[in-house]
Amino acid sequence: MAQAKTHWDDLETVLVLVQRGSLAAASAELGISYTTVARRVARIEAATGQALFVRSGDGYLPTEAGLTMAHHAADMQSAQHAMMRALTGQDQALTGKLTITAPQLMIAHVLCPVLQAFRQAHPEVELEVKGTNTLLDLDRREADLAFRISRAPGDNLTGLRLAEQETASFATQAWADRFAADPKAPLDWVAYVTHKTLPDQVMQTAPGSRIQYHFDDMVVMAGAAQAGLGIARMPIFLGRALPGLVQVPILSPQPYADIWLVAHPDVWPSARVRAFRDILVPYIKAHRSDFVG
Amino acid sequence: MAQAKTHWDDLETVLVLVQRGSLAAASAELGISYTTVARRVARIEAATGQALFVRSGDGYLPTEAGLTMAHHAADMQSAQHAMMRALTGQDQALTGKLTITAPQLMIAHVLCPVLQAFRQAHPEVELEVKGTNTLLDLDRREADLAFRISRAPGDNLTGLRLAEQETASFATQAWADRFAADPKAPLDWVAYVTHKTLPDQVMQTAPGSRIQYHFDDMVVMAGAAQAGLGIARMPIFLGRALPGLVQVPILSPQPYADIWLVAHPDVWPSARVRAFRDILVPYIKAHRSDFVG
DNA sequence: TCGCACTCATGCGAAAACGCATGCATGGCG
DNA sequence: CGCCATGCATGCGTTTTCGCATGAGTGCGA
Repeated sequence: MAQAKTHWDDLETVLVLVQRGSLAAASAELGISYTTVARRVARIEAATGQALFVRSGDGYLPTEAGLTMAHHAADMQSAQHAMMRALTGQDQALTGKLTITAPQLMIAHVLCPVLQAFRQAHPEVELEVKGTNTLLDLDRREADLAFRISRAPGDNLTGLRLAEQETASFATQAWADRFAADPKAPLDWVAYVTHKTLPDQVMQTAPGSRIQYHFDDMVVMAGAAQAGLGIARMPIFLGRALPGLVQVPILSPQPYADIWLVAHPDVWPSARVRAFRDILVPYIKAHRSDFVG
Repeated sequence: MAQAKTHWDDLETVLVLVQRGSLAAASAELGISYTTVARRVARIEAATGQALFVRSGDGYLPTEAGLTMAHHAADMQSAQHAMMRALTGQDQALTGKLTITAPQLMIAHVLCPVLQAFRQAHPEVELEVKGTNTLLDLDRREADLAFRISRAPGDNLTGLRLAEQETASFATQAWADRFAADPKAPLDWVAYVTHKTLPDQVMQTAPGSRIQYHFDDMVVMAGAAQAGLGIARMPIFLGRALPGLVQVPILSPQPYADIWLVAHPDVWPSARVRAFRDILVPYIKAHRSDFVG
C-alpha cells in the first residue's frame, strides 16, 4: 500500500465534495478545476485504502467512510475558522483588509460618509464592503463587521446598539398632496410580501385603501414608491434620504428593529475594528435623530 | 494583498515548525525538504499578511501570531487523528495494514507463534510489528494495537487483560548448581537500575550477596544473565524462554504487572483488530501457565 | 583561532500537480 | 426522437511545486 502522507488539502477537498455532491460544484467552491478534485480524491482514497465515494452518473456519492472523513474534516475546518478569527482579532496593525457588510440601502444612505471618513483616517486599510440582504457568516469570516437590523445581536456575537429607529409612510409629493386635500380618500400602497394587510390606522382614516403591489426587496419597493406607484412604509432614514419621497402623515411613526453593529467576539478586539468603531459611533450618535420621526 | 486561498497543508507545516523550532527538524518530520517548509511558511505569511516567525540564525522563532496559528492547527491535527482512528475502526475489510507494538522480548518469546497463526489465517493483512520499549501513542495511531505490561490499561484506552504474570530469579546452570550445593553462599546479581537493593528474602538466605551490575534495558540484562554474570530477576515467561537460563529457587515467584492488550476505543471495533484478538486470546489462554511459577 | 555542526537563503533542473480540451454517459424536455 | 444540460474519465501541454547543491552566517569546542 502506498500509505503516503495524508495531505490536509485533500481532507478539505473531501469535505467540500461531500457537501456539494459533484466534482463541478466542489471545484467551483475551491477555486480549482474539477479534474484536480477528482485526482485529490483518488489520491486520498489510495492513501487510506478505503473507498470514500461511489462514482455515479450524477455525482460523487459519499460512502460511510467518506461521511466519517467529512465529519472530522468539518471539525478541522471550524478550528481553521477559529484560527482566522483569532489572527484577525489580535492583529493590531492598521493596515490590511477590513470587510464589512450591511443591507444595501443602509450603505447607500447612511454609511457612505462614515466610509469616507474612515478611508481618510486610515488610508492603509483596504475596506471591502459587501452590500447584501443575506446575513453573512461572521464565524466563517465572510465579513469582519456587520450591520444588522434586529431586536438583538446574533447568538455568540458581540454587538453594539447603534440607534433605535422607526418606520413611517412615504410617497411622492403627488400622493402627499392628495392625502392633504382629502384625508379620507382611498390610497394605493406598495408593501413588503410579509405585510398582507394594511394597518388598522390606515383603514380607519382612509377606508378603501388597498395594497396594490407586493415586493420581496426593499430596493425595488423604494423604487416603486419613487415612481409614484403608491405609499410605502419604510424606515424613516430611508424615506428621508430617497429623492422624490416625502412623508405622508397618515401613519404615525412606528418603532422598528434597532440598528446593531456586530462582530464575532474573537474579531472584535482587532485594531481595524476598533478604529472603525471609533469613527462610526460618534457619527451615528450625532445623527440619531435621522432615524426617528 | 495576495490573499490566496489558505492551504491546509501550510497550516500543518506551521504547526510542526513551531513544535520543532527549525526548518531542518520540521522537514524531517514532514518528510519533505526544508526548502519546501520555508517556502510554505513564506506563502502562508503572504496570505495572512502577518509575520508568523522571526528568522534567526538558530531557527524559526514563532511570533504571537505563529503561536496562535499553531495552537489552532493542533486542534485540527487532533481532529485528523480522530478521523484516522474512526476510519480504521469502522473498516471491516480483512485487508490492508495492522500495526501492533509490544516490548521486544515479548514479541520474540511470546508473540511469534501468534503472528504466524494470524498471518496464515489472514494473509491479506499486512502486519507491521513495532518492537519498542517506549509507549507509542495510540491516539496518534502510531500503532493500532499495543501490548502493555502494567497494572491497568492506559487512560481512555480500551483494554483486555491477557494474563497475570510473576517474576522469578534465573541464571546459568553453573549458578543454579552452586546454589543447590550451598544455599547460604553469597551470590552475584544483575539488576535493573530501578532496583537498588536485593530483596530481604535473598539477603536472609544467602547473606553477602551483591548486585554486581545495573542495567537500564531488559534485553541487555537478560544477555548478562545468559553470559553468566549473575542471577537476574525477570518475568517467568522470559527466563523459561531464554536458552541457557534455569530458574534458581532462591527467590519464590513474585506477582508482577499483568499483560494487557490495549487499543484506542475508536480502533477496537475494526475487523483487523477483532481478527487478531480472536487468534491471540485463545492462544494466550492456553499458555497462561507459562507466565506463572 | 581554526574547524565543525548547525542554521538559513538562493538558483536551477526535475518531478508533480494542475487546467484545458475532448469524448462519453445520463436524464429531462419540447 | 433528438437536443441540451449536467456530470464523469482521460490525454496532453503547461505551470507550479519540489528537492538538490551551493554559499553564507553563527556558535561551540578542541
